[in-house]
Amino acid sequence: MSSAHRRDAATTRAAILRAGVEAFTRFGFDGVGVREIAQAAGVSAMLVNRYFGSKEGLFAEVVEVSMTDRTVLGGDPATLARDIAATLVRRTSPAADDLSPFLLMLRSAANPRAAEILRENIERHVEAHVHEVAPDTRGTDRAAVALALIAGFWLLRKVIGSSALNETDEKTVEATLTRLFEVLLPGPASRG
Amino acid sequence: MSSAHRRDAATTRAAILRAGVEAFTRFGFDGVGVREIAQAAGVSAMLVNRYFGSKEGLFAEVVEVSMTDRTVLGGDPATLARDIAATLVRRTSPAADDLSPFLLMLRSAANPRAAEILRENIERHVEAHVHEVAPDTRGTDRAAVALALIAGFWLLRKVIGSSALNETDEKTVEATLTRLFEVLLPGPASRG
DNA sequence: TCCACATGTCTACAGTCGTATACTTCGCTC
DNA sequence: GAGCGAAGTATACGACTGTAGACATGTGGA
Repeated sequence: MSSAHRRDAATTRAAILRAGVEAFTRFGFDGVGVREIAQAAGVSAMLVNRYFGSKEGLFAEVVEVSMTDRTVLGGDPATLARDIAATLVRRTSPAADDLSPFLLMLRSAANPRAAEILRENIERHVEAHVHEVAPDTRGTDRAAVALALIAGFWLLRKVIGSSALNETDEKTVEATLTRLFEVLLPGPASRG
Repeated sequence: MSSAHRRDAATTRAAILRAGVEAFTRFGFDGVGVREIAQAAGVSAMLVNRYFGSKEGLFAEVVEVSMTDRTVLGGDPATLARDIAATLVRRTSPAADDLSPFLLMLRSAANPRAAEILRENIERHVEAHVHEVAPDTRGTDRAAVALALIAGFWLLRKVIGSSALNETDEKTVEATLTRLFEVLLPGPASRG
């Protein structure tokens, strides 16, 4: 038996990728080593380099998949602000442990090479996706500010662990966030 | 001559601390080594441990001073939202290189020990300072959300380098931010 | 002047990192 | 069933990390 795995390149590659998503999201690019990732995938460390070229190559693909299969934005424009606020508060709750692409970004952005990969993927996936929802010129920068708000909220609540956000009534914070997203999102014809 | 420095413990300690602020803000806790910091201060690496106990000890003091002598918040409540937005946009401009405590936080938060130090200092300095300005219960969580917005904006614009925020007219972004801070800050009697 | 102590440096150690090279083992095909 | 290429492992190397211990040096007081 030993590890009971038949030799299958695609399966092994997928296992490494999945372990990479989890590890990089939890500990950041500099916070985890290839040996640790490989062990979580049940393989030897060198397979990371065989299948992804390098640690940086694996990270690039991790960012790619993490930012692609997002289940975050979208929905009815009428309740969009409320929905985003509710989802954000729920997924950043202290109990929830969530492999959010925002966490991946926040915990890896300190490394310049990782930051460059993140920037390129954000522009290609997230901001492009926003451009579909809000094709007008004004919407672009407002969506970017919304992104900043979401990222900052995730940072303070889950990475730092701010007591001001964790010891307050979630409904209160959610209402505040809803008001902000109403200002930012194109739905309710907010005139500046 | 050699280094032309007289032996002065206080001066040397201050030089290491200053080099630490710069290095940790630019590269984050994990992104810089004690040898590099010591070289920037013009001393040997072991002096860091002599004066601050360890790298982590130096970081704790760096966070302390960086979050103490802030020149960010404050001012006339009537124009507070506009002032904060203007300052934020100006200091995150691509040309400006700024040793902001927000950058220190963003680039070091991935490390759990650094995150703990940051959390403790934020609660002790920033949130306490906010509590003076807005002593009412409702203001606390709104100020925390404002903090999240500022941090996220700094992240996307300066750490990631988002093109959506850097290629947009600064006045447009500044207007958007002003509207958000008007919602968040206690000044204009915003009713929810 | 000279000694004692504070100040600063040198060397070294044990560990981790990413990854290149050489090797072994399995699985499929003829 | 033998061999051949793919899949996976083992070892090692050089660079780097934080920091402990021994050593050197300058400086103020006697």
